[in-house]
Amino acid sequence: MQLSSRFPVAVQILILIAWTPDEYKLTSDVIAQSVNTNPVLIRRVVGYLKKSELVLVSPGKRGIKLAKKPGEITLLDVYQAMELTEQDSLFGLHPDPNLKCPIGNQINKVLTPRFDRARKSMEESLAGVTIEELLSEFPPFYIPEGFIAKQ
Amino acid sequence: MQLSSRFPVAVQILILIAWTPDEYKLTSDVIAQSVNTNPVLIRRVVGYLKKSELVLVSPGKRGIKLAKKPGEITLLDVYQAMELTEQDSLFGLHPDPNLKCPIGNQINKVLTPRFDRARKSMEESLAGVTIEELLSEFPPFYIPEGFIAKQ
DNA sequence: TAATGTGTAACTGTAGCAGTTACACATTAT
DNA sequence: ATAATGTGTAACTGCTACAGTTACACATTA
Repeated sequence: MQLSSRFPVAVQILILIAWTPDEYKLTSDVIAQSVNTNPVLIRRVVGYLKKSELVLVSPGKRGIKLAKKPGEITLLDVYQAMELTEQDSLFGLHPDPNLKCPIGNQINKVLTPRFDRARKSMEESLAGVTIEELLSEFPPFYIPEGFIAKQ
Repeated sequence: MQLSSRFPVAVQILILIAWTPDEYKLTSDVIAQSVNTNPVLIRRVVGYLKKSELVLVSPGKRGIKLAKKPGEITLLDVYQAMELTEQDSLFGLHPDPNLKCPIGNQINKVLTPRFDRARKSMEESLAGVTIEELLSEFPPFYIPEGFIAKQ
């Protein structure tokens, strides 16, 4: 099983915003072209990012901006902004083991701290990477095929 | 989104086998009662464990045994035995970004090593926990309600 | 007031999983 | 031998999450 592709899409969106000079205004249509998907899907992901206060965007107004500096946004921020459904779990637990069995009775209590540690290890790794760092691996801004609309 | 519950079920199965003395023979029916699910589901999970050479089981023969000592089986072994579908990925990548976009063009190449590092952090954490360690948190073996069939 | 863009609801199609039934096959007890 | 028991699988149902899409309300701007 694999985590949703919303996470990488969200990262790409943030990089795209950080990469594009302020005088250009990114719309969900333009971003959708870069991600190669639907503008509505972009708006959904941007909606999550907005809820986590990572981007600035408002209805009717063209242009999506970062709410923080690229160096202040980590992959963990983005990850957590996306994972609204899984409440801090990553690994599932078996919902209802047989409590009459000595093993089933305690299994979740025993597994939870181990699973939490594993999840935290992953999160710490993600927290060590910023959008700024990722951005540095891309070329400077230029307009490729005109799919960045100037305002 | 949440990873499959096969992982915690597999761990519970292994603990159950390690916990039960050798003179008792565990069947998928008995295990299913502990996990509170269906024997077929147990056999499916056991099938994955068998493929990864963590358990010994053969058609017609009653009894499921560990293929290694409890101290030699880590949560990572179990995790990897379950995650057959996600080939080493954990996080998905966007399948086809727009290659004409300077960002979409390199996004997967830039993200992959970061995602891999995060996954490895998690895996190293899982690798530090053995079935033996988990077993030590449970009481010694006893027959609770007769759902362990003596042979 | 028309054009443009955001924000959402609703729907379709797809994929993976839990759970179940059914049955082939191997082993063991009688 | 043969019946009983258990493993190994295929096939099916129902559920859930997601990507993708259409449609439309609403805000902003020219």
